[in-house]
Amino acid sequence: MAGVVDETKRKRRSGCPVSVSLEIFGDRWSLLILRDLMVRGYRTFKEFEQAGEGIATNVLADRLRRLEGAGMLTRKMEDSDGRRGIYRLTEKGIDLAPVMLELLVWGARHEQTGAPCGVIDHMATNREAVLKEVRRRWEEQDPTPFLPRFQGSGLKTQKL
Amino acid sequence: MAGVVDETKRKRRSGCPVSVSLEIFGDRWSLLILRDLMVRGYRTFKEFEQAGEGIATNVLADRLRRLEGAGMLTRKMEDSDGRRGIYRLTEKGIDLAPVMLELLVWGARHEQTGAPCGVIDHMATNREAVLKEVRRRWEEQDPTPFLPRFQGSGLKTQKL
DNA sequence: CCGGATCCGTTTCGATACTG
DNA sequence: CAGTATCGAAACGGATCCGG
Repeated sequence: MAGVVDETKRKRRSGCPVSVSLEIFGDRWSLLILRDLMVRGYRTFKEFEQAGEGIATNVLADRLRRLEGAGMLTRKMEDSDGRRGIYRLTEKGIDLAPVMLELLVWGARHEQTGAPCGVIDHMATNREAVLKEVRRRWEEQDPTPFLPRFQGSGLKTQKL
Repeated sequence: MAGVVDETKRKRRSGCPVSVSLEIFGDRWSLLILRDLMVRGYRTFKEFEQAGEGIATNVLADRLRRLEGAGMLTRKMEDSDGRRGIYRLTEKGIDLAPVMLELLVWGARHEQTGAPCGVIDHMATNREAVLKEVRRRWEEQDPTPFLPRFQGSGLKTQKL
């Protein structure tokens, strides 16, 4: 039974916030999964698999398990279809929203990305309001938690 | 000549801010190095080696090179001692301060760490002031950039 | 089909010894 | 001191297989 990571051998870091945080998402994929949950509203294995840019299924399964173990997300099976799993952020997970927001702003500024400037500017300027709205949507289990609703938006979250 | 990572084979991600950011610090060590520069004021190879909790020297050298290549920091040799390298954050690097601050706050809240609550609370409450001060110190090349100066402080940065 | 688990070749890491 | 060379051990990525 070799998922991918042998949990018993993971290195313990000392108790600094940054160090400990990196135990949870200090790898190539975990933060992307959290973004998918938080910004894009993804919920199923399939969505993560196709959206994260090419993650292997075994690695994805491993990361989901680890993130669940770290209390960042929960997994449960859909009532109507027992085989389809639904992943949701925990409160600990959604509390990462300020970090995610700052990261989006930083990335959009310093690495010319495809992110729509209007959206990013709005997030940078109306920080508190955006975060409050994110939190409200999460509490209501609204599937599109992060983005302000723009009129003619569409699939803008794909760019974030 | 095997440093550690063959740069020519690194996977390109799509142009989303989060994805692109993770190309730079989506691993176990890069963000710790940036924290050491930003929060602790470390500058030399030796300091990073001893402070990051057990990074191998070859990996450290590789990460420093990569971060330099990504424009996050600069390396130059000390005038007095030609062999001693001095690393400093670039503007792009110091612009990551808001992300770092939110990460510190999140980590201190959700993972019982050794971080002093007073300091973290202060950062969370006086966000703008702290970030402004950080930026000011960076511009002046003050070696202790992040922490508010507390009266009897000392080595509190070790806990961040 | 969906959500994984298994197998296996390749890449990266980590520890340590070594060098200018 | 600031790295580089070497090498065994993990982790990754891709493909395939499987239970529900």
